[in-house]
Amino acid sequence: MLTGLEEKILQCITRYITQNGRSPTLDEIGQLLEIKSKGTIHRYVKSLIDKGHLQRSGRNWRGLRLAGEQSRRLTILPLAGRIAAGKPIEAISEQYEINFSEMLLGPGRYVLEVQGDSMIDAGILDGDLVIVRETQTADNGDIVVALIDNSEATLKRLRKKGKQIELIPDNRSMDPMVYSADRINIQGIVVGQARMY
Amino acid sequence: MLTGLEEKILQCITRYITQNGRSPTLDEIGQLLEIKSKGTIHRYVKSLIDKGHLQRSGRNWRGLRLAGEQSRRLTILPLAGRIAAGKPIEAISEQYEINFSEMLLGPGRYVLEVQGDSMIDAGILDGDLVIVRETQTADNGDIVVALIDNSEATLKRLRKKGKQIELIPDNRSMDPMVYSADRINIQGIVVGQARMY
DNA sequence: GTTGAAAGTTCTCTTAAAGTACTCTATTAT
DNA sequence: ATAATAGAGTACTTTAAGAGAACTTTCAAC
Repeated sequence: MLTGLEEKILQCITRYITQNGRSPTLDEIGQLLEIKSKGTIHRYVKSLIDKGHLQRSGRNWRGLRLAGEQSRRLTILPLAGRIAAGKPIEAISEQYEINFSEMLLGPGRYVLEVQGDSMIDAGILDGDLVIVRETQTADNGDIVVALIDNSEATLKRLRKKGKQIELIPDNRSMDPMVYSADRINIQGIVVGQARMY
Repeated sequence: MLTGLEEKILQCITRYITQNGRSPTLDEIGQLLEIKSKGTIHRYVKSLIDKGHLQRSGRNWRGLRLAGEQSRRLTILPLAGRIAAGKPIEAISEQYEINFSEMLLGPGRYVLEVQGDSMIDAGILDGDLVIVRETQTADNGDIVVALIDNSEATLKRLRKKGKQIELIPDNRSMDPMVYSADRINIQGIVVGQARMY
């Protein structure tokens, strides 16, 4: 079981290694986390080694390695660049990265598997996962999970029109549906979408 | 048999752990349940441990675990169910979970930001992120990152035809392109796709 | 090889936060 | 009446976290 700081330091080291290919020095960790004492950092690095999350290869400088499962536990992937039809991958000079934890995860969030094609023009296909943030309120244009008459749930784009609410499927072959506001309960807003192949 | 408060506290802790990946402190439980006395909380947490519903790992802060459940990581969201147009959310009886780490992350993977609409019919829109697994080989039907003449990179669906390779955009308004196999280098296969709103 | 800066190691001291162990009180059901 | 449940509060112990000094080891420039 890791303490808060241990977790932070482990993430910091993991991130540094994926970016730079070698481990940071204690001072560099300190700079990144705004901790002034090398001794403090060392204490927690050592305890991470004791707990098996890190390994030290010999006694070299920058000789830290991620141990075993740790290397698979990454929630971070390098963002290698942009790809466009017909052009080479545009290298991104600074090492950008994507943190899926921050992106998709958080309190009050859950996942729904989408069935049907009603949002296909928004790039949400049958079988996709959508990440939903629980909330009762939403703005025009948000993709929402809406409960109609407390019995039917649906995924649609929202538009408010006075006392009426329009639920718009992003699908050219389907028509918007209009309800009086009191028949609709917003259950959440779609904040992300994911698909595996 | 649990008393009312014990039940509430256990639910509160379970919820906190699934959302935040680690257990709450006694004070945090108190805030969530609007109970002012740390001592009271402690009494009921202790009785939950005695009754076997919780475990304490060592004497650490935030060291509570759900008994029987494996402690899992932050990359997990509850899969609440399936949502289809016009039907209530189909509750999934067992607590299913989505682990984005296992899904998307792994060695040899990186992320590309997609530019352009060439894969729009596959639900990959301009600005989406695709997760790519590095490989030199791919099968028919895979969505690949292909390098043409070592100069242009592109995201297309692959079809091999003898000594020729067809790169097919999933976009009705674009035409497939055919190359001789020696002009094409496969750089990776798309294994996932994600989007944030 | 020598040497000095950079990196790592081992301490001690300090503070704030978290957990533990009580006592006292109120309510409620049997 | 009595036991179980629920809550407030006080006092104490333990842990997490940070600063910093003093020391040893590593590495690279000379």
